Amino acid sequence: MAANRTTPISNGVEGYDPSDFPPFAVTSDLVILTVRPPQVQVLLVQREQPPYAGQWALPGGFVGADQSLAEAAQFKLADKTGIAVDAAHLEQLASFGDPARDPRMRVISVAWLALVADPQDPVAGTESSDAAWMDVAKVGSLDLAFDHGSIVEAGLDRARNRIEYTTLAPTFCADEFTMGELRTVYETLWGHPLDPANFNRKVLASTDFVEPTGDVVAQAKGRPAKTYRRGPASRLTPPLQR
Amino acid sequence: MAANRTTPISNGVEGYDPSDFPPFAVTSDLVILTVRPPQVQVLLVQREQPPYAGQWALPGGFVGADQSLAEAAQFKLADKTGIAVDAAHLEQLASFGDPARDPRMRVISVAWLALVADPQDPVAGTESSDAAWMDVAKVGSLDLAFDHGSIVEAGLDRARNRIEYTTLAPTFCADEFTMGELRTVYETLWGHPLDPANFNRKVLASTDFVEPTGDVVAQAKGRPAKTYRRGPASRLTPPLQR
DNA sequence: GAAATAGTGTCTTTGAGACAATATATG
DNA sequence: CATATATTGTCTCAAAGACACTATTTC
Repeated sequence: MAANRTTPISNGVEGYDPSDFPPFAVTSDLVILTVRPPQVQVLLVQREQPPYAGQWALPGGFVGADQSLAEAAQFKLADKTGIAVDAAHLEQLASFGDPARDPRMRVISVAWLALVADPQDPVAGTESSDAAWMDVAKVGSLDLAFDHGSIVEAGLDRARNRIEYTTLAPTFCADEFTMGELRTVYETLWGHPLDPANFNRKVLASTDFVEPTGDVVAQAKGRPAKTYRRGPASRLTPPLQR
Repeated sequence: MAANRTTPISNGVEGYDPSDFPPFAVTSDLVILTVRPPQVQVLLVQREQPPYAGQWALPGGFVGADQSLAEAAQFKLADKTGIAVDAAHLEQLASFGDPARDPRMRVISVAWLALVADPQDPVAGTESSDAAWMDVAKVGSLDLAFDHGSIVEAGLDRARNRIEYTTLAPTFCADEFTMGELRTVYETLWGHPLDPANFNRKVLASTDFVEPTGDVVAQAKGRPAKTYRRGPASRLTPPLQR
């Protein structure tokens, strides 16, 4: 809800004055994930200003006065990756608002999760080249700014769950992909191998998950693979299992 | 993230001045659900002040300057229901921040989902008796203040999903409950009957979901039922299915 | 005893997983 | 041909769902 009370939660007086409530800054921050087998990677930026100058942080920034939360996230995603917004998946993750999380002032971070296909270019379309893709496995030892370490954890958890019962996994692939590529997305995110035979059958049994293109593409070794496009379904029925 | 940039997202200058970012108000608003077969109910309050004076809204209020988001939600939950915080389940739902959602100023609502056991008392422990439990089925026609209608929808969706693969359903029950009562929670939330026989077996097969008390309790009609307490598990393995 | 609710047994179908077998490429 | 990857086939096991059946109460 919005201000359904015009006074701080800690007292019961009904006022109607802007000075009644404490001012907050609001940022939109992104956990942008991609799958580069055998690593899952997250896009990080290096801070130039204090606090946490020189440390790595999530891309993000203050939400504009007339900007919706989603718009702010979309803007930052396009700015940092150069990827068209409709080619990526973007969903709200959670909000983080510990009073001590930013030493300067009270800041609420609305975190978003973005899933993008492996960008061939290291950091494409970014004018500021302070950004880099990092293995999520190394993020723990990187000591990110603010509480960004735990936000990355939350995003990774969410992504691992989402691909289980939604059709989001192809978001990590090119427009056309092979079963092997799709399987590798799952294996990389879940961290363990899947049986190719069973995976194949389960994906094809899930209605409208993928559609055959009719084409095949050569492999480095072995039999050429059929290619697929993502289908119209948004939920996996039945779901895949880790 | 917090302010990893000290300027609005719409320009690239690196400043460090509070006037650089627009001021927001932040509220914590609650979707408090309970199950009163055959209805799912949500706790609403009637607004006394404009905007939306006289309309129903979610309980909530501004987050205090030194209050964490969770604290603000816990405070409001205790204030409105009188239920001990550890007897209820409280989780963050999502944040809503459309620029036009509050006519007075820019307000970000951090919404929370609370699940509580059927409070025998209509609205217990509330000093302000402007609160009431409403059937969620009627919420659509109630035209809630702000965007609270869609927040209730989101909360209901989340609750329906959560009980599928977590052990939260007993949160809607008393400390000790029968299989019939637990099943009714699922049936009420999911809106369709479940086979008592299969439900029984599946619940007992889910490790540490429930523990038998050894007692039985008389029914209005029919054979007395064994009672159970919630077990230590937090996830259902395997999950129940709608 | 009739009716209602609780709880058990059993059968069928479906999906998961293991793994053998086949297909088609490269070196 | 050896090897690697893709793809299909088959078998076993476990869980889901339908439903008959038994147990124990109230009226």
